[in-house]
Amino acid sequence: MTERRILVTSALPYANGHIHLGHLVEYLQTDIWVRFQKLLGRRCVYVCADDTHGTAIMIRARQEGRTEEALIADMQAAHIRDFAAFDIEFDHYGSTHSPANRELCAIFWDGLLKAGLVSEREVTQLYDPVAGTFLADRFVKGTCPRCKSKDQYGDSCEKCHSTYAPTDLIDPVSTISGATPEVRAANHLFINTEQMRPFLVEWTQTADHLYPDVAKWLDAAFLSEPLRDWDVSRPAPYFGFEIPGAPGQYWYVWFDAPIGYVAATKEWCARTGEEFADWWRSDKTDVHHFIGKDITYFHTLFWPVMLKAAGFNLPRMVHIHGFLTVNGEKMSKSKGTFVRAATYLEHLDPACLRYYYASKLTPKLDDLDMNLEEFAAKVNSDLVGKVVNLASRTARFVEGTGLAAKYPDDGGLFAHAAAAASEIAAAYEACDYNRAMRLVMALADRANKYVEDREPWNLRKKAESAAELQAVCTVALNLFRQLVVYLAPVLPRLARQTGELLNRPIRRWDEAQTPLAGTKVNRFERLMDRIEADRVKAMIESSREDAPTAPSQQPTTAASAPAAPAAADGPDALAAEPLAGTISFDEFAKADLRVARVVAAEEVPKSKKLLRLTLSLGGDERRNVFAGIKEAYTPEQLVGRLVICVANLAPRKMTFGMSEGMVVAAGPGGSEIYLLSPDPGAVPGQRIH
RNA sequence: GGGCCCGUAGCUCAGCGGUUAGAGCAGGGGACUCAUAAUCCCUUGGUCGGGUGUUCGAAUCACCCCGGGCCUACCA
Repeated sequence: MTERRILVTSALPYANGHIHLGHLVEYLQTDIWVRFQKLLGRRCVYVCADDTHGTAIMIRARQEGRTEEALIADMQAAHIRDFAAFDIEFDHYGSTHSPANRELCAIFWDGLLKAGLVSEREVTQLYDPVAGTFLADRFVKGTCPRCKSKDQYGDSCEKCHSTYAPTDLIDPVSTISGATPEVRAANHLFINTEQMRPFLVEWTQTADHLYPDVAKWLDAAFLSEPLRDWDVSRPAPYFGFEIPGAPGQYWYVWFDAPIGYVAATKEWCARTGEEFADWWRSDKTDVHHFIGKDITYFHTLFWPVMLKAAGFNLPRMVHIHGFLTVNGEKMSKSKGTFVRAATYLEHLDPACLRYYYASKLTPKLDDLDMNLEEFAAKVNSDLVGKVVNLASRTARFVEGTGLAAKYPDDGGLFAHAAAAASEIAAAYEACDYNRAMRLVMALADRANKYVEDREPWNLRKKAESAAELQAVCTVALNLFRQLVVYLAPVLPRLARQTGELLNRPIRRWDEAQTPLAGTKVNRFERLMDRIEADRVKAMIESSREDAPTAPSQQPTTAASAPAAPAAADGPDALAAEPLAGTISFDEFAKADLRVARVVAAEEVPKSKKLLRLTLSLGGDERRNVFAGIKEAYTPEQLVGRLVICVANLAPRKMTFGMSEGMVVAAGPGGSEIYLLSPDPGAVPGQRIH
């Protein structure tokens, strides 16, 4: 009988950014699971890679004046460094920009073609000649072809609820540049997922490949209606792989990214002499993906279709975790809670984060909250106060004598803890690390009580108690070692140090079943340090310094803002939203921007993003404007202040009423929105030139 | 507005149809002094978000409401 193989992946980090504490939830969750499997002696391989393609990488490389290859090589090196520092141990770490991935993309593509799932359609699309790009439906507006309502989006009319193609619009206008779009034909390649519906329904809904919540969500959100074709091509220029047989067309980054899992495996096989087919084309292999809930869609619909069509193993299980919040809120650059892995390492021990995350992780999609006070308290009390303390308070007493030759009577303590192994293992297996940690800590409590009751510190005072002292310490250190075996997936360094202390390396899970006796005990060295609150504070402070923007809650004036060195401004904002095409002065002058005062502001009750503003342009001129800034500003913050308003924008009917202009602001959206305002002296009604 | 998830002690969470609802930390009292002010014992603290049902029995199931998160739409 052939042993089962387990292949594990974490989602591929994008080569456009550094690893931060949010990423680490996933890589630590996965690494712990893999280490657990390996500790059990199972055949388990963990692969990952950098996700390197796409427009963002291309733009950024251009801005930095170097090749994409140079950019992604640097970023990959940084990622590998960060992962290694956190003891995240991949069997192989590749890149989607690799020969292996290109080759596998072609194999997948071939499979999709043969399955009849690919269609090439010459789509006529609106093209913005000024911005130099094709326009998605929502970036075009015009007059509804049915009911002739003005200012309707390219896909459907809000007035008569009819749907149509953007090319059907009368008098279309690009919402990006205001230019009149041209109709251009472009070749697009699509994957028809609707054809695979019976397979998808069966795969997502029947076997236990997914958490029930996820299966339910997919059913309600996508499978309840016809699945739309997935557009998997992008026209040049694009950083990626050109599609064979389709010159000028490149695979969309989300097409080649998951194939990176397979490519990384293939590279690992080449390196180790393994047979590739054993790992991706074998019913003896279980593939486990670990991902965040944001990319569920890709991994549970598109990816299974691709694998099925190309004849590769389908995932045995997709493990999905929630997001990280810090102190109950989304990570925030301005609050210093957006902490890079490298920044954490400057201040704190990676083992602390490994344990803390483990103590919070469950197999649910719930978000994980990192409460910074709790972080320090939990690590200090559990690891330092309970676990490490056991060795710290007894090892010194047996430095000279070593462990007793025969394991003494301990009243059943060791046997009790040994019996807990299966329950703890089941918790690890189910990704319920929270439960595993609680079980281990309960054992640690019993062990400390044992030491307390036997008072070794008194035994050492009397020569005739020497044997009993050695016996008590032998028990305590064995209980300690047992805990460390159970914690080894989470704390590999502690396991190694413990192996050195007791002269017996910890290599297997079942080492918790047999006590050590008669071994030498080395000089005790501090196994782990307490977390000082100051260190956590310092980490937050230096993360705050990395922040490129001021807090949105307290808009600062230019005068009071600290002078930021220009060199500290990163390229991310520009990369996220590339420069638009050149326009003439006349085109600019069409926009009538005015200074306006917010004279009233109120929340729009049924809307999550909108505030209703009344703007004064001076005199009696008033404008009613809906602005999508609710998450960044309260009405109270706005009333009385000056803003910049687009005064000649065509009025637009919205769900809640007519909007007669817009206020201008910077930022990516959500809570990161920064309204523009003039320097002191400007008055409402003045035009911006 | 539509969809999904969550709401249990001060904090972070377990329990998810059946005895007086639990843990860790924090708080209070005591013990000990080997240990990184660690450990051990005792202890305060909850109408399990609210309401209505189903049931012999509900934190646990159903429905409604309130609050939080995410996806989606409206962000001109």
